[in-house]
Amino acid sequence: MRLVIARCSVDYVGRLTAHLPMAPRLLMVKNDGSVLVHSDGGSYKPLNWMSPPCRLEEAAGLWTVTNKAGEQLLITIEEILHDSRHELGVDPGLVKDGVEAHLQVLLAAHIQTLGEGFRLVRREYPTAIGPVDILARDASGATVAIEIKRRGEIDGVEQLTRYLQLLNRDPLLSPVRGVFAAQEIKPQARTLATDRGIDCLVLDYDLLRGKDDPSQRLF
Amino acid sequence: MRLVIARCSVDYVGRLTAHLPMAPRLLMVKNDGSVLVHSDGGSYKPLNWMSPPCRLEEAAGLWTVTNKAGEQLLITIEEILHDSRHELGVDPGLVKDGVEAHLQVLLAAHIQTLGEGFRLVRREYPTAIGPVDILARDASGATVAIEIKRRGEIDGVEQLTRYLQLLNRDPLLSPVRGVFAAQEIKPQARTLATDRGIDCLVLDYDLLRGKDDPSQRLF
DNA sequence: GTGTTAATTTCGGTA
DNA sequence: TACCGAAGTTAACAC
Repeated sequence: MRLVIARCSVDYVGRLTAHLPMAPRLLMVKNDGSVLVHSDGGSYKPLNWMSPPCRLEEAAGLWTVTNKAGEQLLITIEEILHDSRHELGVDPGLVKDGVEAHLQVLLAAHIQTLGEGFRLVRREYPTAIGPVDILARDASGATVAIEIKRRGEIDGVEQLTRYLQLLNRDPLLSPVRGVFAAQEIKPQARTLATDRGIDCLVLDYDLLRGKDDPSQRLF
Repeated sequence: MRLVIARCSVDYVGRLTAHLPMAPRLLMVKNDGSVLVHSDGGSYKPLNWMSPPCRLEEAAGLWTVTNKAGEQLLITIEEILHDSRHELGVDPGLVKDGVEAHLQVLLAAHIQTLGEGFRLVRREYPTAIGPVDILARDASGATVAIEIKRRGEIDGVEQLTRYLQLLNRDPLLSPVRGVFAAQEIKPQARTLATDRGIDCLVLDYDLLRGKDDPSQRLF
């Protein structure tokens, strides 16, 4: 990795055009040739960048970074304030422990959250257009398809709608009704769901988790 | 901005938990206290990070970055290989050109691109399921809903379809027809749109922009 | 500030 | 390899 602090202006010409006026910035050049232009604020996203695979050509005062699609990042350098190289090697990588997958497992384990007499058919119930998060049957034996999201937005309702259309063509399952379950449901998503006869369920993650955690039990 | 190259392990505890084993990495500390952990590959996204506003506390061999929500980034440092500070000042910021918002403004300003006698009702016309990009009326006074995309794909047609269904329930607007406008329309999107009676319009960005630019005019 | 959509999205999974 | 969905998404913009 090469770290350069420089007064520079930057132009990107590719899927869009973008320009950065002359100012001091960090130029991070990674081993794969990719380049990140960072300022001293903002979030983790660089002001401008070129993703690998790409190639960096250095001329006097002008860096040209080009990728396969012909997109270019042009960095005009007026003054170099710092320049250093460092060998980092290949990173062993990140280990994550997610939330949404966990919600699905927890709700499947406590399917009665949906109502008295509910029984789990299966998680990740396969269909031609992708797996349904949870398939269950209610107390009367009617089929219920459940879509789970961390945050419930319109996309999720659309997704569930597609599954319902497909599942309802199966005479062994039909009629299938839908439940849209999320930790938080946006008003517009709720409007669309209600309009389509889909029930909404707000999930309490801590409560669901608490049911699994013996230390949380009172008795 | 402070740049540190160090052998470190990193733990994030917040919306999820994540762990990075001991390895040499770049630690970027920005002026606002935010911290980015970068490896020598991948894309512009750091392996791990803490967004501002947050606070960095340094102890011997342990950095603790905490934000308002109580989420923490714990960086255990075994060996520091490089450590430097640089004053960058406030960045003048990025100027973008050619994004969807720009297309929307340009098309609204030149609504007659859609045809003789078209009049703009408004941009970002609000509905219960989100704003319609442009609402207009044609020469006969009939309502037209326009969805604008940079690249026109199936999702955009679905989005417009939802709006049309909703708008057509309003007796003051109905019947409402749809126009799917984009710089580039994928064949599958065009097929679906046509099938649903939605017109497609390929936008010439340079032409639309040229109409705004007096230097582009012939007379 | 809230809420919604776009993004040079990136990233990870599966078919 | 391509498509699909999630992301500690982040960023821009309207109300």
